[in-house]
Amino acid sequence: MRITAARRAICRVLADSHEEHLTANDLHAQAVEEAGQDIDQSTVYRTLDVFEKLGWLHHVHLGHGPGIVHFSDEADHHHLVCEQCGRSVDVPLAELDEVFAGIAQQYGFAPTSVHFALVGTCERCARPLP
Amino acid sequence: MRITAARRAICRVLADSHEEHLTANDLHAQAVEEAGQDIDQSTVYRTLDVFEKLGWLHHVHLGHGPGIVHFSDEADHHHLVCEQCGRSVDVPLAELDEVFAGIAQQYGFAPTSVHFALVGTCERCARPLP
DNA sequence: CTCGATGCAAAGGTTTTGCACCAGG
DNA sequence: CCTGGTGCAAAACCTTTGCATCGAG
Repeated sequence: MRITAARRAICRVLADSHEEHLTANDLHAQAVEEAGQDIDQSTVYRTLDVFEKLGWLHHVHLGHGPGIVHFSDEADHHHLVCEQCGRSVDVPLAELDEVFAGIAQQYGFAPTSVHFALVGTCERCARPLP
Repeated sequence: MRITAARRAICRVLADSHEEHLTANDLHAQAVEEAGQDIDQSTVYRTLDVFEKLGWLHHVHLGHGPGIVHFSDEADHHHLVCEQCGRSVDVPLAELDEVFAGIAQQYGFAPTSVHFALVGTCERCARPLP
């Protein structure tokens, strides 16, 4: 595991963006800025891949389009994405434990993943305009 | 709404594939075969788009990769996809109503969509090999 | 005849890959 | 040095789009 400028920059961006939803593209742009030198996208993807395999982070899809990157220790929540406005809310996984347990029992299937968001409509968009 | 050879073929494939998980690609291939003449992919996508806007069908993402196509009247279920083996199980939406209602109340967010599958591990893959 | 539907070709956006070179250890 | 990491370029993948033509109504 070599420590290179690219990796340092990517790590720093990840660390600084604690609660944001970064796409690979965002990450790339910010890492380039952070590093003060050019970093290739493929390097970003490869690095993210490595980090993911190390279990340091996950990537999540909030809808169509690019996935976002997430620290693993922040991953204990599911995403609710509004299909109208695109905003997203986090739901602690504990909130879903019961259902998931029920599903597991009935269907022999344990939902483990927060990999894909739940899509729906948020309060604001559900309410007709005044 | 013109009835063309391409649309006839696409409809027939959809009708015949009642419970399958067809990707746009599958659909295209089968429609070409069904029609006995070439149909362009773009036609397939455009036709699916039209049908979707008519509410006849939905597309669902079971994981990474291509989406699948679903008749709307079969859409009253959520998909559970095993991240190990890729098989998928259907869960009637009713099964999830309670949770979803709870989430709606607590988070001001009504999960409406079955657009993205729930990912997890199925019984078979969870069990260590004998 | 008219406009909607099609084929063709090309682009779009995201992610992956092959290959030669560079540099961290 | 030596292998892993990088840049570059190109491809892969799924989907969308522009445009001229065709054909259903």
